[in-house]
Amino acid sequence: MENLYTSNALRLLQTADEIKARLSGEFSAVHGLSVNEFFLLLHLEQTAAHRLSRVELAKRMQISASTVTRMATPMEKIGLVDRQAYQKDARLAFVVITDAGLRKLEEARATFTKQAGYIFNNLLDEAELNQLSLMLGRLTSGTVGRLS
Amino acid sequence: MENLYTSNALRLLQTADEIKARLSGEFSAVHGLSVNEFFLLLHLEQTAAHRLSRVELAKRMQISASTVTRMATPMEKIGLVDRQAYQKDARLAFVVITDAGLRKLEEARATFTKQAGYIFNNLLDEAELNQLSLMLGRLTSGTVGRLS
DNA sequence: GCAAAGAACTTGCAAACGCAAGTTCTTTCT
DNA sequence: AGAAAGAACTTGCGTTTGCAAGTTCTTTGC
Repeated sequence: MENLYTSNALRLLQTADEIKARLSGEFSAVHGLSVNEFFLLLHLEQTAAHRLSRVELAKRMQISASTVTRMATPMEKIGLVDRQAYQKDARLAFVVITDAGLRKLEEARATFTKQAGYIFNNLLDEAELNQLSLMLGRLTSGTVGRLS
Repeated sequence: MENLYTSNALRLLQTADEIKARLSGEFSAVHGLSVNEFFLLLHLEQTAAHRLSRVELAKRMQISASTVTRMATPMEKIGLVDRQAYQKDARLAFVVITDAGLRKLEEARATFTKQAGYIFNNLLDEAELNQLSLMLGRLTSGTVGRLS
């Protein structure tokens, strides 16, 4: 049982690394976007108001708040996100996804889906994919910004 | 089907990020080791001769060769690995895991296993863990340095 | 209601990393 | 055999990231 825990954790991390390596080349070449920038947009899009505070975004992305600050600035400059103040609490600075950001996200998501297809294709059938999704969903059940 | 690909890839990446975040705190605190250094030792240990060239290590770890160089140097200084020349091809510089490295690896592996236990415990039963291992193994079937 | 504690954000600094160029050695081609 | 091509490694440089300290604002406790 212990061995099963270990080997699953190892394989999960290794698989993720391979997927990420695959994506990062394709993403920067095709969309001029890093994988992390893609995820930032994704997290924003999946909220009702299309916005998140920087600390909330940091928590969901498992990165530091300062990294969010430093990622958001250039993305504002090219119009993918906006900075939005919050009247109820002047400390908060929301990151809002713009329409241009949403369009870019759709383009990037297509690439993501295509690459994901290459990875899973011929290796897992539909029943297995459903099972995998179920199990991974359970592993992230306590997560705030669970992506689907 | 496309959606299944996407959601599985997303969840896999997200789960891996959470595991990695969990590990990196524990690892550096308990063993003075980064997650990547742990993986470097692990890859070396899993070879017959307990050694790999820097480019081979880079490929298996999905990092650049220069990063391997820069990781290996401090690890040599503290005696976890050694540098070994190769008579048959003077360009190669093997990274060899030392006995101290193996001992450190065992300590770190115990921590890894413990943390992996926290993650999977009560979320997946043994049959599911076997199934997950099988599927992840298939996803990394083309990988050279597959970890188990 | 005011002082202390705490939260959100930014910035300085250092560590980790990749890319591209440079060096040394090997293989290939003629 | 000798030159050109290529492989393995290192190093310079820029980018990305986290931590800790600093600033501004809000909440808590007396």
